[in-house]
Amino acid sequence: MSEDLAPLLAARREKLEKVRLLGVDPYGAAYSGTESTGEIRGRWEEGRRVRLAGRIVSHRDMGKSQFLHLQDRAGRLQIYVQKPALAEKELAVFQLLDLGDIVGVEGTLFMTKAGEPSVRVESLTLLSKSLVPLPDKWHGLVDVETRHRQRHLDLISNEGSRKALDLRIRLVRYLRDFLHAREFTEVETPMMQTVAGGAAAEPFQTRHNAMGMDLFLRIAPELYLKRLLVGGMEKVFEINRNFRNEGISRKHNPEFTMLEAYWAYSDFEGMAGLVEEMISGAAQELTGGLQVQQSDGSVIDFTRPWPRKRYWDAVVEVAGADWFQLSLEEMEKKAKGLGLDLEPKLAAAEITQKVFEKKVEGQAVNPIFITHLPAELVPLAKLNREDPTVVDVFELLLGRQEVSPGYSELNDPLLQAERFRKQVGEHTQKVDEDFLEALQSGMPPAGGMGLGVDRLAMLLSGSDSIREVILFPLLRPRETSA
RNA sequence: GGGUCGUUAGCUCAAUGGUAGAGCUGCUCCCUUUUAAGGAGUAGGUUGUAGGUUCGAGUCCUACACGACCCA
Repeated sequence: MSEDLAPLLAARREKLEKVRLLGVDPYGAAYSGTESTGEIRGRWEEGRRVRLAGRIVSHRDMGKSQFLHLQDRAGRLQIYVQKPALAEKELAVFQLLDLGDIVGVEGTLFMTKAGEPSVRVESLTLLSKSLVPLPDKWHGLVDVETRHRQRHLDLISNEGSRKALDLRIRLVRYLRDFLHAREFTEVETPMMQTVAGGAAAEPFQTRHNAMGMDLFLRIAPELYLKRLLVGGMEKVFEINRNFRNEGISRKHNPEFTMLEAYWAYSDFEGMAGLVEEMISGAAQELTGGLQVQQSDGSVIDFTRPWPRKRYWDAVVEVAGADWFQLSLEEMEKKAKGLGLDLEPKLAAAEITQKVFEKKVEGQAVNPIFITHLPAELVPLAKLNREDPTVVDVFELLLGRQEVSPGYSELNDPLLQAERFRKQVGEHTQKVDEDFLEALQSGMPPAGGMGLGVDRLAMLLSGSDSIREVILFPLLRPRETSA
């Protein structure tokens, strides 16, 4: 069997067998009473006795003196092994160690001549034998495809990857803490829905065999969260996965994490304040400052207050004061002049939206709330009282992307039913009749917000792709050579 | 969906159409405070897959797979 393996792999299999022949289990048992490398550095005391466990990530062989770095969740720490100091069997095991193996050691703290905090090892236990070599010790794992397919190797060898993913994990926790501190209740609503509502997007379909029923993975939790408002819950939120059966890109993964929060008796302006406080707080908390460097060299400044600007004002600023007086043909000509590539037969509102996406959203590095979007774009929001052609909503632009929408939620059940049927655009929402029925029982006026958690994690970590902040992004399976 | 680019040793990378190489890793040695340790030696390849052009293909052509970037 081992003759089929590359020599590098065969060598490790041989060592594995030799460890077993010594009567040692190469996949050890619990190793308790350890401190992390971080805790050891934090409580440094020359001569103190410590136990730690971690992966061997470097090795400098000086003959009788051996220096290795162990890596654990907190970082790396050097261990120093004097071969003569080890018991006979431990020494035999030590000789069979490889980079990548996981060991536990016990010993005392000391400082080397070069000033590196180290552990003088007195006993060593093999906890797991690694059968494959580590990636390049200097360059790490570079190949993007391999980094995503074999995320474990990426995590072991690339500190930058660990940092971006760790920031994402801390962001999710920060968002939960922020909302809990303001007495929002976290709930879980269905991921499998009979009607995929709450957004305009293509859903994934699945099937329940026993019930003989087609189901959709949710594209948004919105319609369920609103039913909770009807039911009397006044401040609710959910952080969970949404699924959209659309293209994959730098900014899109088919499953992505969404925060949605609803606040009874508030409105879109109340939500904007909440979002502003939440996101600027996240930047401060997670990056230690309000200016965050992006991979394209730009810097996002999260300093408050964030400007608010009406959608039509933003469009007029980039498209000219007479934009909304133009004929359809003139709009098309002007849009092309602005560098847009238009499909034929777009409605005026759609051309305007294209201009907005390219010239406003595409330029917005620092946070800005665009408010009062055209009503036909947002069927789930309240119409503005003075101007019923627009709705009381904001869209937070940040890092040239839409990151967070917020609404004064539409709570008129009859108007909601009508608006569902008049929506423009390529995707039309399916009508969730159960939701409309629930609205008839009376939903309090409320503000709602959504936040693309992955996108915010991208921006806060300065990552150039959503895949850098998702532990296991979707990839096609590799061809198996069978 | 369209376009461009990429895929070479376990990892990181070389190689005018003319003998597939290097560093790290591995293996055998030397060295009791090293830091990408150092020194001596050595092994490691169906160049993504399948075809084609050619005296000769990692290199040129076609298709496919996977990925990256840009556009829709």
